[in-house]
Amino acid sequence: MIDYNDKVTRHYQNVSETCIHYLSIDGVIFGFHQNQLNVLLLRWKGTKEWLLPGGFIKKAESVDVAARRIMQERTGLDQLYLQQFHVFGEAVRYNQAETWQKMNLPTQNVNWSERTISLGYYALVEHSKVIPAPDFLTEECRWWQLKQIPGLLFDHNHIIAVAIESLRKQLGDQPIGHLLPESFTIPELQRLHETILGYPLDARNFYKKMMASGALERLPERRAGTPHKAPYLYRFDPAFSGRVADPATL
Amino acid sequence: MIDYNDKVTRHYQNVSETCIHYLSIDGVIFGFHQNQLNVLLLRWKGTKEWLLPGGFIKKAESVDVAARRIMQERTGLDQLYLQQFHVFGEAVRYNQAETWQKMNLPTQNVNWSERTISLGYYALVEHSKVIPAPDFLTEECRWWQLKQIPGLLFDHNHIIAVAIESLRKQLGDQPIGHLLPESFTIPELQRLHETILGYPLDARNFYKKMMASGALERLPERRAGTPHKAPYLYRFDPAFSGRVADPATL
DNA sequence: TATCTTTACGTCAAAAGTACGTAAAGAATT
DNA sequence: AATTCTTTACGTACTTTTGACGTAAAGATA
Repeated sequence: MIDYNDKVTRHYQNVSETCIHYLSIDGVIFGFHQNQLNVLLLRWKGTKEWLLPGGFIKKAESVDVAARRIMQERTGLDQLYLQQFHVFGEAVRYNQAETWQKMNLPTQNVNWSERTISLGYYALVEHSKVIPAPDFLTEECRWWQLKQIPGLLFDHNHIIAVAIESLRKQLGDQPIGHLLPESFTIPELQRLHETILGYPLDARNFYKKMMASGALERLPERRAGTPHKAPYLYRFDPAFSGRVADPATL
Repeated sequence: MIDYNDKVTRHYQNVSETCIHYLSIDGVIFGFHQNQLNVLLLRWKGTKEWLLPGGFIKKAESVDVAARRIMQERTGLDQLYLQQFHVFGEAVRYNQAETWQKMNLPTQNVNWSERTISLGYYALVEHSKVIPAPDFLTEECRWWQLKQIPGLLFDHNHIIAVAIESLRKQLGDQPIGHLLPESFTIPELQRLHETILGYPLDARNFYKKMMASGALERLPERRAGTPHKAPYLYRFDPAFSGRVADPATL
């Protein structure tokens, strides 16, 4: 444990030299699996405490690039849809003493700033393509169903809550295919929308609206192996960069 | 000039000790006057160069509090509507050498970080209530009509452009009375919306929609001294915290 | 007094949203 | 093999919202 603390201390010393102080990035990586929104979480080494993937911005690094780097490392994806959604800049965001204790960190060893301003990013990724990878300070990385997420370190539960709010808001503004595979069925897309919005939608109206949006392109194949009538596969029309109609009104 | 540079250097040294490095706040303070959007700008001492009000975050200060402090100092207002709208975090945001030169700053004297991440806030204020006040490093502070804003220092023209985009987006989500006096007429509110949106609206439909929103309360008085039929005065119903209908569809 | 502009409403048709109907496809059951 | 069940894919009809435009009253000006 002393050895580990030493490693942590050295790591933070390195970060302290190469990265910007007082500022961090926290990433809410959303996946969609079995009709549930999932978030990728990490377990802090030697503890049962979970937290969001995050990291620091190198002194000469673009903030967006840093966010992408951090998210890429945890997911193994080279392409991901990223959205900056909030700056968490309160002077006191969480109980530090309590947090260091939960993390098994001796307070005096943490050579880092007293408070941190966090830039909140969320990523929308294809669940099945992610290869969760813990980082230097964590020993487990896995998906958590949104509704089963435990009490997290720092203010990360709050950050997730704000991320979801932002995601809901953006559902109306942008095509939201990033959480699904390249090709998908309309009912699958409907489940995704329902899950994000938190209430059921009428299948007939959803279908109509998606068709009317002009954003979807029907593929010749149908989804095989379904228990009932095989649904057609669709994909977002790459040529379509406009907006998908607001699904909150479906 | 040497004395002035010395003062600047000392100021930056002080900031460097008390504030967070690499991070700044830039404020786009919007006012509405004579049917034009205005932005409050500062002129850098000893130059003809203009820039946005801005500042740094104290080490133990909430980011929102810092933004409010900075905006309050320039406007003399104790209450202002603030909205964080974007983080400008590119590694290279502007030509530094060129900028220092424009600002008459000897490069070697500027004891500050190599790059700055800027948190963009905009404020919506009542134009007539603002008492523009330059800060320590500037010698003039005044409103500029949006369309007449000159080339600014740093990437501040870009920041203003992004602020307006955000303002337009938010026009649909929130009652936007903050730029008008407490009481105003419907046509005055329409001019404001038209100015922000950049296109004319139909007065009949605008009236209908504003009434339908339920956000406005008609006062018993009418605006006196108008050249034609005296319009009623309204104010935003304080009890109404909901949304004003999307004026982009008017 | 007539005219002109502006306000404060109103009307109506088109578009969008919403509730619900139903035939065809495909599997499971009788 | 026929029936039943669920799901998809598309349709119909009603309601609400939007958007184009009409107009009388108020108040200044000609």
